This record gives sequence, C-alpha cells and structure tokens, in this order.
Amino acid sequence: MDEMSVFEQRSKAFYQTHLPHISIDCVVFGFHINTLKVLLVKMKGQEKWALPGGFLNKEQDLNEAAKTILEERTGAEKVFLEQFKTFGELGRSESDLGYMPEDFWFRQRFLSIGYYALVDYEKIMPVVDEISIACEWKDINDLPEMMMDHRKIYEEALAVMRFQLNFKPIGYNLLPEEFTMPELQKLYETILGKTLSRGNFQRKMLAYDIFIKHDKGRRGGAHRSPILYSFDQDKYNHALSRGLKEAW
Amino acid sequence: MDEMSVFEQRSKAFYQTHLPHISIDCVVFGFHINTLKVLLVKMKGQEKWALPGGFLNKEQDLNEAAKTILEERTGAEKVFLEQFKTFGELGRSESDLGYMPEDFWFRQRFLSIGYYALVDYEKIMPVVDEISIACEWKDINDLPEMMMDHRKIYEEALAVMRFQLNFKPIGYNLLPEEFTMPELQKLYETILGKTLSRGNFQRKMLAYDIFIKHDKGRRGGAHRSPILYSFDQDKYNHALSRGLKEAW
DNA sequence: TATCATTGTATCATATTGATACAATGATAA
DNA sequence: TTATCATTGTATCAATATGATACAATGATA
Repeated sequence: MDEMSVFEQRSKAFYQTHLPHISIDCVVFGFHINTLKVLLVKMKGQEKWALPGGFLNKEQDLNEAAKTILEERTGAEKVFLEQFKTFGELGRSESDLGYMPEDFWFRQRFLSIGYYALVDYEKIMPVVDEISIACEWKDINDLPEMMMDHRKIYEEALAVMRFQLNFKPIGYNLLPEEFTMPELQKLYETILGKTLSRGNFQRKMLAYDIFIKHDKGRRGGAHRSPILYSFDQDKYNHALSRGLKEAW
Repeated sequence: MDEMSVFEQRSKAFYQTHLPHISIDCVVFGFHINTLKVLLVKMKGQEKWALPGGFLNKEQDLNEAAKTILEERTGAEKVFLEQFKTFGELGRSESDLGYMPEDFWFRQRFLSIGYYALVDYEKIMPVVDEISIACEWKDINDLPEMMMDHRKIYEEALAVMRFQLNFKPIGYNLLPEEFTMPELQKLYETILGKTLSRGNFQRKMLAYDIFIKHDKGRRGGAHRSPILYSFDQDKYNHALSRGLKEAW
C-alpha cells in the first residue's frame, strides 16, 4: 500500500470511530545514566519529525487514550504519565500538512491535548507503526526539526516536568531496583540540565524519608563504594500523592 | 421562543460555526472583602447549576474563546484567566443531558477545557443569555447542586488556584487602587480558606518588593491607621512572569 | 603499602519561616 | 483632656532549611 492510500483508508474509517478535531500528543522523556532523550516519530510523507500522538476513540477515556498511545509506541506500562496542557492556537495544525488532501480530517483544525511521560529509554524499543517510517530516541541537546508546533509543545513539557521535580520525588522506573545517591543525583542533574551540590543533594533526598537503605554498597571503581538504596513503595507513593508542598 | 426551540435553532447553526465535541468551562472566582464566590449559571430546562461555558468557534483561538466566554458573562476584561486542565472522562457529558433530543450536539460526547479566572464580584454584573435563565454569584461555602462533573471541575480549579498563589503575587484587579496590608491579607486568607500570621504575612509580601508605599494611611476605626500601598505595575508584572520559583 | 578518586557526613554561615512580643496610632468615651 | 482599647507596624528569638566547604572513609590500582 502506498503512503497516501494508508492515510486515505484511515481517514475513511476515522469518523466512524474517533472524535474529530481532537488529538493527543505525548512528550515521552527517556532517561538513562546521564542522557535525556525524547521519543520522536517521522510520519509517512513527512520530512520533519513529530511527537508521538493519536486520536481519541469515541468510547475511550481521555487518560486511557494517552496511555494506549504511549504503550503502543513504547510497550511501557505503569509509567508516570500526566496531562499538562491543551494547545488550541489558530493555525497550529495547518502548517506542514499542506501535502495532504484538503478534505482529510488531518487537514482540519484540531486541538492537541499534551501529555508527558518519563521512562528509561534503555528498556524501550520504539515501535514504527503503519503510518510512520521511523520512531527514535533523540537527544534533547540535538533535536531535529519538528513539524507544526511540536517543538513548542516539547519545550513546555520540559518546563513543566522540571518544575514538578521540585514537588514530587521521581526516579521510580528510571533507575535499577537498587541504586546509589550519586546515581539518583545524576538523574536529577540530567533532567534539570545543571549540576547540583553533592552533599546538599543527599541531605535533601534523605530527608524525604522515602528510601530503604541496604547493607551492601555497589562495588567497582577505585574509591569508596556508595550505599545502595531502593524506594520504599508506601512512603514513595504517599509522598507522590501528598505532592505539592504548601508554602502558606 | 420556547426553551427547546432555542436549543434547536442553536443546534442547527452549531455545526456550521463551531468545533463539535469540545467545550470550554470557566471557573470564575469572585472575591470581595472577605468572601469568595463562584459564578454559576442555570440553563433553560435544567434544575442544576453549571459553570459558565461555551464552544469553540472554528476560526477562533482557544484562549480567545475562553476570554470571550468570560467577557460575555461578566463584561470583565483584562483579568487573570488561565487554562488549568482538560476533562475527558467517558460518560461525563451524558448525565444531566438526557432530557435533550438524542441527536443534539449537546448529547454527544465532548471534552471540556477548563479555565479559571479571578475577579472582584462587586464590579461584575452577571449576564443571563438566551440559553440560560439565571447567572449568579454563589458563595463557595454554600454551593448548589451542579450538573455533570462541574463540581469536580470547580474543585480542581480551586486547588490549582490556591497552589499558584504560592508562586505568583495576586490581588491586582481584586483590590482598590490603594489598599492596606490587612486588606491584602484578608484576600489571601479568603482565597486560601485559612488564617495567616499577621506579622509574617507582611514580612513576606513586602519582601516581594512589588509595592509602592504611600504617605497617608487609611483612616477610620479606633486604632492605628494602616499604611496604603498600591502595586508597582512593572515590578508586579515582572514577578508574575518570573513566577515559579525554582527550588533546586 | 601508598595513592587517588569518589563517597559519606559533619560543620559553619546564611536565609527563611513560625511564634511571640511590644510599641505606635487613632477613634471613642469618661 | 486624658484614659482606654482595638488594631497595626515592627522587632526579636527560636526553629528550620539552604548553600558552601571541609574532611574522613573506602576500595581499586599501582
């Protein structure tokens, strides 16, 4: 099947099953060791890259739809996934889609509901589906050109994620079962894009009281072996839901 | 024109001009002196109250549409208005609308994009339009039954607003041109729903350095007259955009 | 056994917050 | 005129949090 006919076939079926004028875009952040990446796809017939996305099924919960899109592209389940903003500027969906037939639902105006997720990209094998020709992790310091306003969506997601880092402990699913404080610090530094003071980082994290301290450390390297920790699920979840610390 | 025919007429015209499956709901908080209220409307043929809302014009920017809805109901311009979440649960739009003809666009599934605004309700005269029979300020401590999931939308807006209070100075448009620290504190206490320490409040607010201090105080009452302040526009706006203080 | 990189942890200065106290002010009434 | 009183402005101290720095502990390597 050639490129256009895939679109056409999907377009015909689209109105039967989906809500028009609404799309979901997922900014999937991939972390590992000391690198932060984003999952991008290249659609058939497109030069520029795009955020993985999809449309909302008529009989589908919004959050469920986002979860499904993420799972289909990554296979990842039970990851942190959160809605952060809906984009509805005029004209945002028209650029870059001019090559498609005018009456395609793709060409019509639509809003995009933005979600962001956080995964370990070493555990993920990106999936190329039938309307895309590529699905890859891209380093956030070397991003290719992106279609429509996807670059802006990505940047807002990054800002929101960095902000939320201040209120919710993260790291679960992004680190091995057992990890060290230097490893956790690297994670924070990578996501925040800046270095942090070592001693103060440990003090602050340990004050959260969400870790289980293990007896043996991680061996290897000509230096003192760091202590291994793992997340205390109960305390971790409690801290997550408590979340936002109040200032007043 | 009877109730149903108004709906029918609007329904016919609807698809010509608007995006289906998408609505905008505005949680308009009204503050004055020491009371916090919410603007609610009662639609024709409905017993329960609803958040003021509307639909997105095909050729209309999302934020512009929210602004228009707010202005039509309140006449208020240049107020704080911010998108906070999109609601897309399955079934949320079906309850409470069963009395309408099944093929109405009202009856179809739709998402709601939630905005919240903050105004002085003494300056606002709520507007009853042709599809509603009432539009009133309701005290947040004595809310009537609301349709669909509007109660939940309101509660999430309240939580978001209270949270944002910690990062952005507010009060502009909610207080007279010149105001005192006790008045500003009352505003915070009313919105947060709790009392704050007097001395510490002053210290913290003044540390923001966004006020102009005036020479004369406000007279009246058998006690020391409080100092009058007004917002320093430049510094205030700068603080607003700087906004979110980073913790790391 | 010495060396070295890295880690754990202590410490000090500074900043922020919570709690409390007290003087200043201005209307009211004796 | 003066005493009273409610409220406001502001200082202060303790508790807590943060930033910066130092130093001892550890474990591989030479």
